[in-house]
Amino acid sequence: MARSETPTRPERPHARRKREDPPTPQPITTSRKRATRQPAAQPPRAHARPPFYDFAAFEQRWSEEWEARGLYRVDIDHPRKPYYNLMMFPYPSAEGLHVGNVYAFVGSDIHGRWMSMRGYDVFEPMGFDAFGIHSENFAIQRGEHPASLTARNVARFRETQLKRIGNRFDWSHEVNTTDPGYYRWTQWIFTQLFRMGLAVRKTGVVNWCPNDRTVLADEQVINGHCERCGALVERRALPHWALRITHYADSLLDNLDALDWSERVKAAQRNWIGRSYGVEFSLPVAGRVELGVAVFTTRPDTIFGVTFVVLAPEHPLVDEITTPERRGAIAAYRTEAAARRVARQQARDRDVDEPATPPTGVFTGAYAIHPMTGEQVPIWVADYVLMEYGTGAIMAVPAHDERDWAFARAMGLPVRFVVQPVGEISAPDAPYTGEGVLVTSEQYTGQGSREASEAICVWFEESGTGRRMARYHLRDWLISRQRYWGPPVPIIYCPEHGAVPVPEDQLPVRLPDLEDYRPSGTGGSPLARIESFVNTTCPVCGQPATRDTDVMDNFLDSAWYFLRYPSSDDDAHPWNPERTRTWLPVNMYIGGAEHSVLHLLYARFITMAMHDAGLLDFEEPFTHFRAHGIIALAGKKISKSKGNIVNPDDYINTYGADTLRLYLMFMGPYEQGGEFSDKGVAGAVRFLERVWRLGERDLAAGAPSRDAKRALHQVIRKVSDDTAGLRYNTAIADMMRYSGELEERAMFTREEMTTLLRLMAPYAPFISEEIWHRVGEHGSVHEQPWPEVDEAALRADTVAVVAQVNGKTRGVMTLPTGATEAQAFEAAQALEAVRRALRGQPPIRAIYIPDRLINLVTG
RNA sequence: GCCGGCGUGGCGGAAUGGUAUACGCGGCGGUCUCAAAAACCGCUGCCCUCACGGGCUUAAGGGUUCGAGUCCCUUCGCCGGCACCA
Repeated sequence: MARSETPTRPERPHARRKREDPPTPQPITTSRKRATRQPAAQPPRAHARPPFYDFAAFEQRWSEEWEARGLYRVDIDHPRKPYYNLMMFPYPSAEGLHVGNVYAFVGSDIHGRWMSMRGYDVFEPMGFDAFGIHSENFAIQRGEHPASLTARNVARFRETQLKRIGNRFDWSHEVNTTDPGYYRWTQWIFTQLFRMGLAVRKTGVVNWCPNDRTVLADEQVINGHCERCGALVERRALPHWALRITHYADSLLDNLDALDWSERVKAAQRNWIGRSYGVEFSLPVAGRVELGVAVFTTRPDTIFGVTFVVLAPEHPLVDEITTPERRGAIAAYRTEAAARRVARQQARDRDVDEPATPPTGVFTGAYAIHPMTGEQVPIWVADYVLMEYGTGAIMAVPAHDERDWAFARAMGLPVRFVVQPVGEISAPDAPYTGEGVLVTSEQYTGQGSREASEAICVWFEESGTGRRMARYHLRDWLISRQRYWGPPVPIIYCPEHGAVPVPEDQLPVRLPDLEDYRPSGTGGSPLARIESFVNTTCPVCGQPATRDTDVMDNFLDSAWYFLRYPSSDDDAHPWNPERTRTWLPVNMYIGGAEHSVLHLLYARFITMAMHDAGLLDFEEPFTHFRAHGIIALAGKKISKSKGNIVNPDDYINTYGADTLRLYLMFMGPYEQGGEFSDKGVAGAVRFLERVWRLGERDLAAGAPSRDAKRALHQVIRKVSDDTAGLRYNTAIADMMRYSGELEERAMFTREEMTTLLRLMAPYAPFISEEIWHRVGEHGSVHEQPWPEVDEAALRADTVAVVAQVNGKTRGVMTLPTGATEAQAFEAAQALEAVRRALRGQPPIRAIYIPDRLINLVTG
């Protein structure tokens, strides 16, 4: 949302996990890539001629008329058939809405308009994700306060851009995350999470962005870089608040199966949550039985192949077990490993393929006792084991793991094969990482990998020395930000009562109006400098206390905004229970795939937590989600840093909003995106002009002819199906084709004209309405029912049947509908081309698909 | 390496296992014009042929089928997600 790349964030079109895009060219950027200075934007490149009709006049007129009539305002309390059509609200940047936003919003609006014509009360709200570091940094650069800057950007977005693109927004439910009436509830949600034990105070190593001078969540670090500015993230120990999203790891993963979401987004979430099942157990340290090395493995079947144990360099046990004579070597290695970690990250930044460096490590001098064999195996320290994953230590099985193999080879450690591939001899000079049959594994010898894994897990459980468990890639969501432009963390620290949430009746904790709101860079936030803010009293005992001085991650703002829209005017609840029952969960959510593991994951988490708090009666906020595609220009993603921004205003001014809508949707499949070429705009102009001219012709009264009616219902069928499936490009293609067909006729009826206008209404709302009235119709075209397909009208007397010989098409015949095989056979053989292809050979077989084709096979 | 998706004219892209290249852009030719633009009409995958006609073509190779862009296998390439994940 705020952070969105394609749809809402100009500087990084998509690919949130890819560092390729240089950071926004802000002066304070310390980024690793040259901030390619580009001309701000390319001039409007008007290759096509503007339409001949006066779009500016009627687009303005209809906007006003619709607003005056409240055409898009739903009856929020008493809808007959509620349908919540949601799109990702934008972050109001200084650059303005860009064409990627318009692409996202128009595609979603077509869906909403279509559902509305099908009789639903469609709620299509819009709002602004206006808190965040981006606004704050821009404000710093301009020397202006973020509040005034944000207010101006919001006004520009709403009045000069969003209101002109032709969407059926219900502005009476606008939300703005910087409004105290909104962030009051963001803070309230935090206090609920605190009471549930889902918001916890931690001190530990965190991701620190030196450029933005704040900590970041795991999801906001892309290959070691700040998701926002691209600076290399450092590791620092800082106290912070974390939301325990990991508590919901299983639900977040398992619920995905039942959600109707774009597959690529579900796949990304599965990868990110990254669950793996295994067993965790402890290996006692020889001679120090009070100590144990906890390890996690997904392959218990390889346990008899353990020949050594490895600890991560930062592992706390290292100091305890290292023998005195090994201490020097270990200390040196730890220093070296830390340096290598940084160097490796920098190599990745330069997109240099890391040379396959030989593994490194040092022996601790200590030994661990194998829990099943009692054998002693050496304990090493090596940096191929990561402190961040699992227990920070591993049981090494060089025979059956690539990395352990490489390490054993380099260090001269023994290798013991205990799993054999079925039906073949394993190569003795390479690890075998697949499953197979166990050998030299005591009582498990002869069992298959699966069976043995299960039995070994049971052994651990029964002996009380280990337990089955799942490990996840997902980490808790760190939400403290040492910045200014966000909702303050609603916590008060009392010497006696510790961290106390601010009581509900004292919310919001208002963000004070600061003159100097720049981040300090010391790990403290700007709010810490304001004594009147910091000093307060404990809500429990009334004694002097201090406030938390951080603000919350602005992804928390957007993690619940969809709950607020229907209740935006309710001051007593974050979401009105009655309205929430009526409108939620969201029926259709359309947005960018770059939010797969950011906004979309956070929103699911908050919804689950509020469900567990008894505050919502559903677990999943979005039953249907569709990821739209990306717009490219000359083969490159549209991105501010590439200097190829396309400004939608220019196109709306020159060609009208309908033309831009049509063109954008015609570029390619909506879920795939496409190539923006403003030469292509001419096609949209010509199409709309053609329909305009059709509207100026004399319309015949009465019903269309049978053939005309069939053609009409064919286009209804095609446009209906394609609109339903978000295949807007092919729906438009068929309307273009049909309008050309009408144009060639000497005469067509009112029914045909008005039906075409109804089909076009979701796509080109202004011109459809204008022509609707010009041909003398009443009411709004947008209040008309969507045309129904008349199946009977689709049936024809004759049909084109293809004649093939041995699978090759040799001709086309016109046959009566439902012709028999004998008729088709005879007709096919009468064709000159068929006779030639048969070369006098009689067909030995015929495949007949009625009304489709006949294939004569000579054998 | 694992996971998700994709590969079709000069370009964006169409095709429930059944006439591949719809629709649009661009290009070429024509009409109109003193001329140009716009508009309108026609042609436009590749090869052979004056023509009639024929052959080939959906990244490459194989398979299933009467028939494959579509289904299956192998390989290559592109986009996206994850990644010393134990």
